[in-house]
This record gives sequence, structure tokens and C-alpha cells, in this order.
Amino acid sequence: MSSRGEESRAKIIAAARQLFYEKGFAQSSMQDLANAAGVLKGNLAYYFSSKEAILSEVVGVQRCNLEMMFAGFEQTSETPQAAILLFIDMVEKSATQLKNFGCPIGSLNTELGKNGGEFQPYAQTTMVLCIDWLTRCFITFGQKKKEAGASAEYVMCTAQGAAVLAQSLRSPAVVTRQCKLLRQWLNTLN
Amino acid sequence: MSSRGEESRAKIIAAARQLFYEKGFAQSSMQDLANAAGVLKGNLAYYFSSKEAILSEVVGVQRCNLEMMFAGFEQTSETPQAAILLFIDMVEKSATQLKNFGCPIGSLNTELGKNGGEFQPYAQTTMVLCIDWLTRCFITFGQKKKEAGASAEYVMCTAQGAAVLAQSLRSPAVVTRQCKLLRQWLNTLN
DNA sequence: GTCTATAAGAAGATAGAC
DNA sequence: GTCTATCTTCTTATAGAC
Repeated sequence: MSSRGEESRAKIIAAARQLFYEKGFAQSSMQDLANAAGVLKGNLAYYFSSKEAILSEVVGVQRCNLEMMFAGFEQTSETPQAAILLFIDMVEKSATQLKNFGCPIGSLNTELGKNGGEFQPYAQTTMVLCIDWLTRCFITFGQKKKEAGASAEYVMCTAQGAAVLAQSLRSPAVVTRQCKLLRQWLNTLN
Repeated sequence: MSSRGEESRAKIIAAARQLFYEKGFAQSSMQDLANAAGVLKGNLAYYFSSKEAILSEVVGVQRCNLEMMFAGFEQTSETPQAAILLFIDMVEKSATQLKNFGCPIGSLNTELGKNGGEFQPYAQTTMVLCIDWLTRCFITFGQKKKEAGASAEYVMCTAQGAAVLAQSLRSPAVVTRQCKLLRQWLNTLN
């Protein structure tokens, strides 16, 4: 695989990631992907055997980015509480994007989870990754395994709910308010 | 408009409501709707000028059902707190449906809110209806207008987040746990 | 690796017979 | 009101020249 080929492949995945997020998976056609990536439609087939294959790669990149982000959170924070706060900060900073397109993780699960959910397992991995990382943070924080799971679920639930409401009401302020509540709740855990 | 015509029309709307929920709006074709309603595809045009027109009617029915449900909650409960508890009970009872297809209100907003969101205003009305009703409940409960709005947002946020997580993780238990937390939180407001 | 061309089907919408 | 037939466009996928 030459450098040129890898470049095209990467451009397609990047374009797909953005389009799947902004328009939805089903609503993004192969033609849309080709246009956005700056390649010709027939060329997509050289790199990917199907739309499902592109989805698989997109979710892989999404998961990889999450892992890097979480690793960064752990490195730049001295306590698990600080790492969780960085997560909440990240959610709050995304308020405008959440308003426009919802959560990249949640909205993909919502779309792909419909009607049997043939492709939902792809999306599920990223949601699980977030919850598992938060759970580990709360365990390091001193909580028991079950308690930490409940805390992680609560944080993720609030973040996802805030994203749905922000997009529904077209109001990024919902995210700001819920993040503030999350920080207050985190403070009470000491 | 004869009884026969009204019947067909109602069957189409009912089928569309279910299909839009279970498969998503974009993923439900006119052919699907016709099959599910037991009418012929060409016949849809006699009742509805476009797919958007069907969506409009579906959301209208959804809103009407919500209004009736809320009216029922108010009639069968003596205190505003009891009415809110009925709302939470309703969410919890829907756990399996939420796991399978997400929230009928939230998931429609999530889908239609993507990419400009030409049709999202339809879906937005039902989300606003829920938040407004909850807000009125919290006002009657004794909260100031702003505080009541925040409480309503918190309840709706938790419900929507629980729905997203339940569908993503394929676990109705998420809904059960978050509803329990909501009841505990509601109790602390006294 | 890149591009043109096209297959084969499904989509929403419409026309018009009955 | 009901049904058949069709128009036009868009969809994913493929074949094959360069």
C-alpha cells in the first residue's frame, strides 16, 4: 500500500466520520462520501467493499480517538476526580456541536439501534468504552465496583440526555447546565 | 369524508407512527407504510401529499396522546409530586420499548435534528410539551419558575439519557436504575 | 490506483382508469 | 376511494478501460 493510497483511504474515512455524524449513516450516500473526500464514487469500491465496511472503519477511528483522549485525561490529571472533571469539561466544550448534531456516540447508537439493529454492535463499542473508562476512574476514586458502575452510568446518562435535549431544543445551554450539576454532584462524593 | 376513508387514513397514520418509531423516518419507505397499513402505495397520495405530510400527522397524534396522558396524570393524582411520579412510572414501564427502539420523542428529534434539520420542528413540539408539563408540575409543587424549569430539564434529561443508554447497551435495567434515582431525588425536594 | 460507465433496484411522487 | 402503471431520481455495487 503506497502513501498515495493510504492518503485516499484516510480521506474517505475522515469524510465518512463527519458525514455519518452530521447527516446520519443511512442519509449519507456513497456519492456524498466521495464528494466530501474528493475522490470519485467508483473509487470507493477499491478501498471498501461496502458501506458497512466504511462504518466499521469509522467506528474504529472513533474508538481510537476516544482511547487517546482518555489516555490524555489520565496523564494530565493527578487524581481520578480530575480526570472525570476533564471528561465533563470536554462535554461542555462540545455544547454547540451537540446542539447541531447530537452526540457522535449516542446519536449513532440511536440510529443504528432501530429495527433489529444489524449494525448497532459497531456503535455499541464506543458507548461501552466511555462507560468502562468512567467506571475505572470511579474505582480508582475509591468506589466499589458496583458503585463505580452506577456512577459512570449516571454521568454518561446525564451527558447523553443533555445532548438529546440540546439538539431537540436547539439550545447548547442545556449542556452547560447539566455539566454544572454533574460537577456539583461529583463534589458531594468526597 | 366517508367512514371508510377516515378508516384508511387512520390506519396509515397508525402504521406510520409505529414504523417511524421502530425503523426511523428516513428508513421507512412509502412502500413500507402502505404494506403495514394494508393499503396500496399509490393510495397514500390520495390521503397525503407527501411523506412530510404524514410526518406532520404522526407528530400531531403523538402530541395529542401526550396531552391525554398528562391530563390523566393530573386527574388521578392529588399532588403535583404524585403526577411527576406517574411520569417516572410511565418511563420505567416503557423500559423494554426504550431498549428496542429508544424514546419515541427523543430518537425522532435525534434523527430529524441532523444536518440542518428541515423536519425537526415537527418533533421539537413534543419534547417541548413534555418539558412544559413537567415545569408546570414543579411550579404547582411550589418551585419558582426558573427553578421549576431546571427541575423539569433534569427529569427529562435523565429520562432521555436512560433511553439512549438502554438502547445502546441493549439493557432495560438502565431505565429502572435511573428512574429509581429520579424518585430519590424527587423525595429530597420536600 | 484512478476513473468512466452502467447495471439493477428502490425511492418519492404522479397520472389516470375504474 | 381504490388500484395499476409509470416517471424521474437516487441508491449501492460492479465491470472494465487506462
